[in-house]
Amino acid sequence: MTLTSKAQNHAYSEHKTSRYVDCENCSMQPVCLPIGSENQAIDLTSNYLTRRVEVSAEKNSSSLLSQATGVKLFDQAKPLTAIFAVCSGTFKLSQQNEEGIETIVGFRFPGEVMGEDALFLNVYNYSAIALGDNSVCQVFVAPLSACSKVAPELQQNLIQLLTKQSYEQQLNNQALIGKKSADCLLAAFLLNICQRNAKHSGNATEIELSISRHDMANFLGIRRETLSRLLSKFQQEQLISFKEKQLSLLSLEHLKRLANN
Amino acid sequence: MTLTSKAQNHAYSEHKTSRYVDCENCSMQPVCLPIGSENQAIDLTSNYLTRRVEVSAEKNSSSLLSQATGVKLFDQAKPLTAIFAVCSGTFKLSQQNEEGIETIVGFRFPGEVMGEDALFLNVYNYSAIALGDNSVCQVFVAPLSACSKVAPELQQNLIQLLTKQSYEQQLNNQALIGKKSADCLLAAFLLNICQRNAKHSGNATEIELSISRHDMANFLGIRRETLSRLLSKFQQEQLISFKEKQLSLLSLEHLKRLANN
DNA sequence: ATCTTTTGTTGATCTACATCAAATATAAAC
DNA sequence: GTTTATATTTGATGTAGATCAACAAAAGAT
Repeated sequence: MTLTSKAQNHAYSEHKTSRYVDCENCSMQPVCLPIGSENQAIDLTSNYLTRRVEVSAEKNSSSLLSQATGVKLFDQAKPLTAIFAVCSGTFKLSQQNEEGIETIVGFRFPGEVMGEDALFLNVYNYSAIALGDNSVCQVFVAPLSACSKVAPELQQNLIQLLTKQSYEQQLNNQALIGKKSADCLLAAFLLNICQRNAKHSGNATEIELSISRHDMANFLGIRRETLSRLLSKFQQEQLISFKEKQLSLLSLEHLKRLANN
Repeated sequence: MTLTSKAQNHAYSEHKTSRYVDCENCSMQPVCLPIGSENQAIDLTSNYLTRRVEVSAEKNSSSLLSQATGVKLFDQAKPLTAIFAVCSGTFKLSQQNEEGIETIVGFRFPGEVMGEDALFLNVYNYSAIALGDNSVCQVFVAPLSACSKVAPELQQNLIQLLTKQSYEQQLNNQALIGKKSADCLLAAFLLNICQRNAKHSGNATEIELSISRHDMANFLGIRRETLSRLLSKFQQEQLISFKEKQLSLLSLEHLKRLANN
């Protein structure tokens, strides 16, 4: 894989049509926009922030298929060096148990932060794997900590970041825990990911979904076959349309009713 | 209900046999032990911390049964005023949807923190309900924020608290999301709660479990009948013993194997 | 004490989903 | 292009757990 830095320390603001998320819609914003305090004229972010690092699958590079294995941004159980915000593309967060069985514990879309829950033990709790050609912003932890010692305002912003993450983590999980039937689970999931993508795409009913059935089923805790059948059923019932990775939610109302059990 | 304060601002350290958790085993510790910096001689905690507030069910007080409804410490959707650490007893964290259907989103045992995920929107995301006669430490948010402005060290400690919570939240949920069978789910749950209680009780195989079958089943997303059958089966198979709210894990090995699917 | 309500257990049946299996579609490799 | 691997869909069958129902035990209310 390649990690190609195209660092420039300006905030990005682009058209909604761009595949890159605007800084103003990014959860990392509190710690990676220059701090506006008077006595802190220097831009601390230059010390710890690298903007828009490409995470590209090098095709034909090895015997492993990029589609199947993806490209790892960071690795479960390795020491924490940086936390990341997704600029473009989708990441899956994956854990492996002792027997090597993979469990997908979440997905991250543009504007969302990952790795921050490693700040407690300084070890990544999961691997982050790029689904396709993605890019991220990289916030190095050691200099971030150093900077926050001289800038209380930055510390305050870090708290803001962490509380938001805690809240959203809760929200994403609660959509899935304790759901009875598989169709309500799937409806909740589809609504959840469209909602999250709407923050930067501006469209809560359509997304380009690069997650494979395998990973989706793994995350939802159902079989691929069941997922496939449900997607077919949802399409027949005109709840969604889904072809060529393009997913549209056709009836938000009906889906929401389904998702609420 | 009654909230009786027995505030004294000393750290509590008691014998393992006590039903109250020691401060040294409490997740709130980073923000509620006096800060030891030289130029910050005053004890900030006196400004925001109230130790050991009793949360007691007033029996015969109303038509509502205390056992069934429990005693609310704080209420979903209400503005955040304080975050709490459990001193003794067990709390259930409960959400209600528009139709009034209850979903248990977690439990909190002595030494564990709750309400901190409301720091993002300043609104509680769930109700906390005491199962029995409990006590908590109460950390008022407004003065805590004020104090942290003058004591960067406190801010640092708050970050530590939040990262730990983020980590543990992840850990507790991951034990449950994507589990296939109900017995592996139950095994994971029993191991999880014993583990968490061991931090203060020192015993990872025995706990006094005051959670009703109803709440346990609700949290696990299975039916009470199924839970009852599984508990019977686990007892027959000598995996656990469970009578009079006293739960013992008889074979950690076997349970762990079960929990790993 | 009795009466009532809630909580927990056990049995019988039904259904949603897993599992097994095979076919088709898509993408990578040559 | 062809071949091979991987992803996805569809069908047939079995089973775990939901649902319905009745009963037992415990806790509160009177």
